[in-house]
Amino acid sequence: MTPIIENPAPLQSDYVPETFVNRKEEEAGLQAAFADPGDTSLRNIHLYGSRGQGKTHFALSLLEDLPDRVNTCYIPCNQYDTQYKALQQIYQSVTQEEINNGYHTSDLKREIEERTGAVPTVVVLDEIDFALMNDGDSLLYFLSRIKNAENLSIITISANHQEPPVEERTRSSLQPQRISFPPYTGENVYEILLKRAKHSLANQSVQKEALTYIASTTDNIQYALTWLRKAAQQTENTITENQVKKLQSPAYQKYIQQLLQPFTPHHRQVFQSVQELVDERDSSSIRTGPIYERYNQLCHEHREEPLTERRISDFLKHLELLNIIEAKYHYGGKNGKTRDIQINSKHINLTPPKPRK
DNA sequence: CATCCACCGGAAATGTTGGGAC
DNA sequence: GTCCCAACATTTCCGGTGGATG
Repeated sequence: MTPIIENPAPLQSDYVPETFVNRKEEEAGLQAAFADPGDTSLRNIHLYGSRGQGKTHFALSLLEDLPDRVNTCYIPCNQYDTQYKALQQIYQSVTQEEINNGYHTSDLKREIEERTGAVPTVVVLDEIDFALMNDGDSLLYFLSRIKNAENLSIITISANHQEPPVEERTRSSLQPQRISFPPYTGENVYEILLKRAKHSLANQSVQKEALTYIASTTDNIQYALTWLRKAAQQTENTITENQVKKLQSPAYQKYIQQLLQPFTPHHRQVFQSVQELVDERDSSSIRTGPIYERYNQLCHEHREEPLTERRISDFLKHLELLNIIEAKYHYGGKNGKTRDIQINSKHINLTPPKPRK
């Protein structure tokens, strides 16, 4: 830890602040939906917004504020990405018992159904797209049609879909209220960073311009905080704009590392392959074939067995859901059926920042 | 107008792990 | 233990796609 960091916590991305910047409307919407928590009816909610706009923190602080008699369960579906794994988590939450594999899905469902009948429960399904990709909407269908549905609230969170992409029968019983998180403005990002810096760093240790630069580059708070944290870790006295500029790319790499952390080494190698190819050819888009070839090469260099093309195709989809690559699908055409893949540059705005007043 | 590109993505198969019942 | 079953990650298999090309 460098001398300017007095309290590292507020710069961590899992730090949940007590108040939010520019999220009054969303807060009101959420509170209205839970006006009467645990009483007559709990609503289902879908939170939508691009990455780093506070969706997860918002849901977590909501769970925090619920009365103790309400049982809560937070499930990051990028890690618990099948119906079964998610059911296990919910089971553990409602029974307070550890559980291993081997039980039938129907046993888990029955038990969950019984318990939620007695205790009001709120389940948050973060990164819901990952669960939908594997098992479709079977989990949401079950949860939305559970006995005593008024005792169970389902909060889904997605950075990719305004509405949960589910079949009609599920949509009609889920009926989620949608809350959108519009992107933070440059001013918002600045304010958030300043607040965190005040709670974390020594007085006078950050130049205003340094924060301004970050704030004018990205609206993704996760990335912005990773960036500021990196700067703070490398600074003895004062974080300057210049220093921040130099750290832009390493900070983005670090941000991606964090995103990919819950995934397999293969995911990281696939992403590395995409990055290398984009760097080498500076052609903006790459097709699936060359990516798999490069991935294969990387595996051989590491003396590891590569997975098959079919599997890597799914992993590319994962990277897409994480919004770190963008894919344009061609279902036929002069290049056949394939995808054009690009590195997502949305969070890296290379135009020089506008000076602040 | 037939053919082809080059991989998409569904479905079934495989091998592994961890149940409960006997 | 042994047997059978469920779920998982991954592999294997393959029909399908539609603009470009001749």
